[in-house]
Amino acid sequence: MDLDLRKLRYFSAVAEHRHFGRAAQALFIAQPVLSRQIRAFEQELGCALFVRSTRSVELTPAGRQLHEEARRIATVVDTALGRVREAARGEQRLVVAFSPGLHVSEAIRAFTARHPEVAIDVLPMRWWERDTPLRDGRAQVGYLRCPFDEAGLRTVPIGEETKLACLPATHPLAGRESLVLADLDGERMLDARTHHMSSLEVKFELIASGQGVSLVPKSVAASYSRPDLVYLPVTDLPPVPNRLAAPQDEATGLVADFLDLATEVLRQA
Amino acid sequence: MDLDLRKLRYFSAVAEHRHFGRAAQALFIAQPVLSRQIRAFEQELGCALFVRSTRSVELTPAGRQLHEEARRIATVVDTALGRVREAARGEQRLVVAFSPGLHVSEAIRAFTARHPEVAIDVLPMRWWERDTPLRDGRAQVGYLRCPFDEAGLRTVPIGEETKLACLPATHPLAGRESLVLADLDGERMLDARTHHMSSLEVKFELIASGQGVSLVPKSVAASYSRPDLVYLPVTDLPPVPNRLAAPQDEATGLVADFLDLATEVLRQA
DNA sequence: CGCGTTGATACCGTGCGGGCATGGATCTGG
DNA sequence: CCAGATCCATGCCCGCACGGTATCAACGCG
Repeated sequence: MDLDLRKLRYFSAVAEHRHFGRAAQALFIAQPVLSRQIRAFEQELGCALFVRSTRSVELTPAGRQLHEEARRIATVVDTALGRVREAARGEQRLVVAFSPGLHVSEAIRAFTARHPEVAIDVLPMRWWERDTPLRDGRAQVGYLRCPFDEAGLRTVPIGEETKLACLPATHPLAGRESLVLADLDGERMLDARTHHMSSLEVKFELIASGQGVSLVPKSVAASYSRPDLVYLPVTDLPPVPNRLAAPQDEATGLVADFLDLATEVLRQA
Repeated sequence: MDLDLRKLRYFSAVAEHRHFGRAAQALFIAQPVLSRQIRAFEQELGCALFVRSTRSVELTPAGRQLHEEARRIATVVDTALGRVREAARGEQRLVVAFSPGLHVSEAIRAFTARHPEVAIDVLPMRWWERDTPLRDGRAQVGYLRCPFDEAGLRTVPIGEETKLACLPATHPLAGRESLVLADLDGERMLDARTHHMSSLEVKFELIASGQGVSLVPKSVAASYSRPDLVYLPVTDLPPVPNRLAAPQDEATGLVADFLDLATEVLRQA
């Protein structure tokens, strides 16, 4: 976090113009200033960003990487500022997170019908995330797969579901009708936060390419059917419950209202 | 992007300590400095972040929002710096993007077998994205659904697939066997980048809750089956081709190797 | 009502960002 | 092959913003 966004802007300008003079012109500063700032930036980072001659300016590998990251940082910062100003204007927003496979549409429909003035965001969680979006404020309500840390959260049970073993279709066990957990001894389980697995799609790609196996909830298995994957029931694996959760200190009536409507919708279904 | 990360750090410290003196202590600066910086920050943003009395410091709604955004910004910035240093150390990385429903596992397995020293990232694209990840450098190779702008890209055809209409199960047309495009006249099509649709899951949630309909490729429909959605063939809609693409100026042998291996894998299948 | 606590204000010094002038290297045209 | 143009780097100066110390003002508590 010890990064100077001004220097990053300067860097981006040079990276795009590939020319110190024109970049300086675009930034409305003098060219020598830019030279010095870029050099200082390189020293802070501890690596060169450009290879310069008097006739050309090219990016190093680190420079190319930073150029991409700069774009990402810019969008995150800009949307952040937008959200803050939105909040300052008093606009209300409710973010509903859900674990993969759980569906929230009915509750949202009921909620928007009652509170048309509230903007609703739906946040699809990563498969390895549990209660973190509620903890760090990214969401106010969550449809979560158990287990997760319920301390400080108000939760409501919303049914349970079994888990299936997910194997590549070429796996020796793929022909079986069902498994017991012991059958998976020695397999690489892709369950913890290994690699940089960002999404379920990536996880399934890894399984399909033979880099491991996994246990996935039934609803997820139903949604992600692929010819190169097989799902097998595991007879000695108890079903996992799902829960609707919200931080206890969310005193805003909106969250309470959402929980009420959601439980009512569930009772009807 | 006109944001001072130093001031943001200061803000986060006060927000967490809810106390200017102790926050200043944690930041190793004097308390009056902190008071002034926060006040200046509030003026830059144009809104109050704290309600202060001599006995308590509380966050305003805008302050709460900024507190969350600050966390997100911090993680983005930190991972960005890590990636840059990684690139500076000369570590190689190949990012393979793919449109929803397209599978890349075989090609990756073949590639890692030949280049075990190269780290591979798999980037699941958003459903409305086409060639942008290749343009802005987020990926070096892409399995893309047509149409996209092929200028400056080297592309290889990888088959084609039909698209299906996706409707909520409660829709009047849901009982039909098939549709023609004219049947969907007057329906709200969730195809452009409307709303803040960040993912397919969100799109399906919107369709299920009756806010519109959409046309989705067959492989996507096969992967995301839900009881509250129906998929119908559209008889007068031609199939869309898919293509493997890479920027022409990616002269690194890695990308060329990946394309060769991928096309070979496809020929075998 | 006096005292401790806590945030805000006043004032001052220093360092960093910015400007201008100029140097040194490289390419180009005659 | 040399003169000029181009372009990044360096040297030097200035102003302002950031940080520090001293102090004030408001509030709570015994």
